[in-house]
Amino acid sequence: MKMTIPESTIHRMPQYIKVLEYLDEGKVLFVTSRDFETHIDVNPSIIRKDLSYFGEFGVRGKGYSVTGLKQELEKIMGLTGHRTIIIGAGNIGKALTNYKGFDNIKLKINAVFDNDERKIGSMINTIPVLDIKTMKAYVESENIEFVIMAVPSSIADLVVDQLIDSDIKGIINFTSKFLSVPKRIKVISINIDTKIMEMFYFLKKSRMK
Amino acid sequence: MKMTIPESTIHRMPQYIKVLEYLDEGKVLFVTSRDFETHIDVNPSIIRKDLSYFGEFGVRGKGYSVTGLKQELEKIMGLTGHRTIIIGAGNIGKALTNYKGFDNIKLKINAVFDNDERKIGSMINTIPVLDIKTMKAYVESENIEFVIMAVPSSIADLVVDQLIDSDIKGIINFTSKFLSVPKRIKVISINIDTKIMEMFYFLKKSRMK
DNA sequence: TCCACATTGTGAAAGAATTCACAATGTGGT
DNA sequence: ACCACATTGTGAATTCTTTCACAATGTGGA
Ligand SMILES: NC(=O)c1ccc[n+]([C@@H]2O[C@H](COP(=O)([O-])OP(=O)(O)OC[C@H]3O[C@@H](n4cnc5c(N)ncnc54)[C@H](O)[C@@H]3O)[C@@H](O)[C@H]2O)c1
Ligand SMILES: NC(=O)c1ccc[n+]([C@@H]2O[C@H](COP(=O)([O-])OP(=O)(O)OC[C@H]3O[C@@H](n4cnc5c(N)ncnc54)[C@H](O)[C@@H]3O)[C@@H](O)[C@H]2O)c1
Repeated sequence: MKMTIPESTIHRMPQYIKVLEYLDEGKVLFVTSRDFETHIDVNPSIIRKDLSYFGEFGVRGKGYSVTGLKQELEKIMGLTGHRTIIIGAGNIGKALTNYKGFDNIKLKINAVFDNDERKIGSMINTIPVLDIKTMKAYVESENIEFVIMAVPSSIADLVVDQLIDSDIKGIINFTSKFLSVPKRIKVISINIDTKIMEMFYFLKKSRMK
Repeated sequence: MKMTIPESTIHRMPQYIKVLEYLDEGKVLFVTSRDFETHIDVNPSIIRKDLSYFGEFGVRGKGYSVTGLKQELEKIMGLTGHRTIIIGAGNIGKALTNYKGFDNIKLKINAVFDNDERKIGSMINTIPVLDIKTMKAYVESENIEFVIMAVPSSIADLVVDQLIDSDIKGIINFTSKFLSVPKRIKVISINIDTKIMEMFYFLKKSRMK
């Protein structure tokens, strides 16, 4: 049990949590690795292998306790209540700020930052839009560990420079730029455009046959 | 050159296109596989291997023509002008509908569908919000190949049933549900929540050391 | 025209992830 | 208390992906 944990395992863990949440809502008490196949596109032995990196959570002959495993996985993934800020009060920034579902992953959006005079000082729901100039100080005083970046892609590097200067640990990146950052900062990119291009490729292939 | 193309290659192809667009804007004429390392997190030989699945596009000793390669890759990925509809005129649906950048990937959003009486009949920018009841007919008459689904996760299966009934080929899925569809339909999921949970894990790890 | 050089394209090697297959073990019915 | 059964946890086998390393080849300067 002293192996390094594969990247792909980390990608799947949150999906397992989602499935367990869903089953829990449906009052399901036990789940087997085979049952997961209905809810997620992975083979049962991959689930068992993934879990084995972290411990033994199952009961042989029976499966896994839904609430028990959910709690374990939440602990493993560090789902302990996080706060963040959003940079860019545009289309995506507003959509995220208005989103109610972040409660489920215990995420609180503290503030949104922008450089547009017309937006600064306003509120999105109950969340204030603040001046980007005050971001560094805010991040430090409020101990923000990671940010969500939703500014135009052309501005990405500019914002990243400011973030490198602060002691942020992570960036969720909605821009289509590759961010060059020191390795103490973890970048996770959500790239809608490239996902849609993948779809184009599959459409083309399906037309061909 | 008759091998099957790895999934991971398909994930990277759109990223190469993005880099080439960026270089092209900067009037760069030639690019080597090594140059890509500045803009994307992959090793040069992977780029060469990826491209080799589709043909030979480089000039030995020189590199790749930026505009030439861009055009080739756009052709390979089927970037030929697509139309789509968005299902759900909520936070994400509106953000996508308002997004100008889809021009770059030659994507046109034809219409948005919703079941909320207050939204049906209105416009988002120049794009009409139509009644979900008319979706199937619309998809067929307008020959829509894929849809973008941005309804509440609890409604996902309901909408999927209607889509299976139509002759849609693909779904870009923003809900957190795993969609069970016949294999003629390609599902590509963009799961913001699970990406953020991955970030939590890395934050936890970085706190530990 | 020739040659030193740079970089591609690609088999072969190395490394990583998935799947198999089964011993280990708890379950639940009798 | 026992046993037939189900399912876990995990080494070993397999498959998939990345990286290496170099022959092939076009470039550009002398
Ligand atoms: N909206 C989408 O559906 C969508 C789809 C794919 C990709 N994206 C990407 O997401 C990012 C955001 O897209 P969007 O549509 O929300 O953009 P947007 O233009 O609607 O919003 C950008 C916001 O950033 C603010 N901003 C600009 N410069 C700033 C600065 N220096 N400091 C702080 N704030 C600044 C602007 O005032 C604006 O409020 C872009 O990189 C885009 O490519 C968006
Ligand atoms: N907004 C975000 O930042 C965000 C983040 C992560 C995940 N998501 C996911 O994206 C999806 C959409 O989120 P959102 O925030 O845009 O939701 P939302 O509630 O703002 O919008 C959903 C829209 O769907 C419409 N709708 C409801 N039932 C419908 C039906 N039967 N047919 C047609 N339309 C129907 C609603 O009227 C509403 O306009 C959800 O699954 C959510 O979990 C959103």
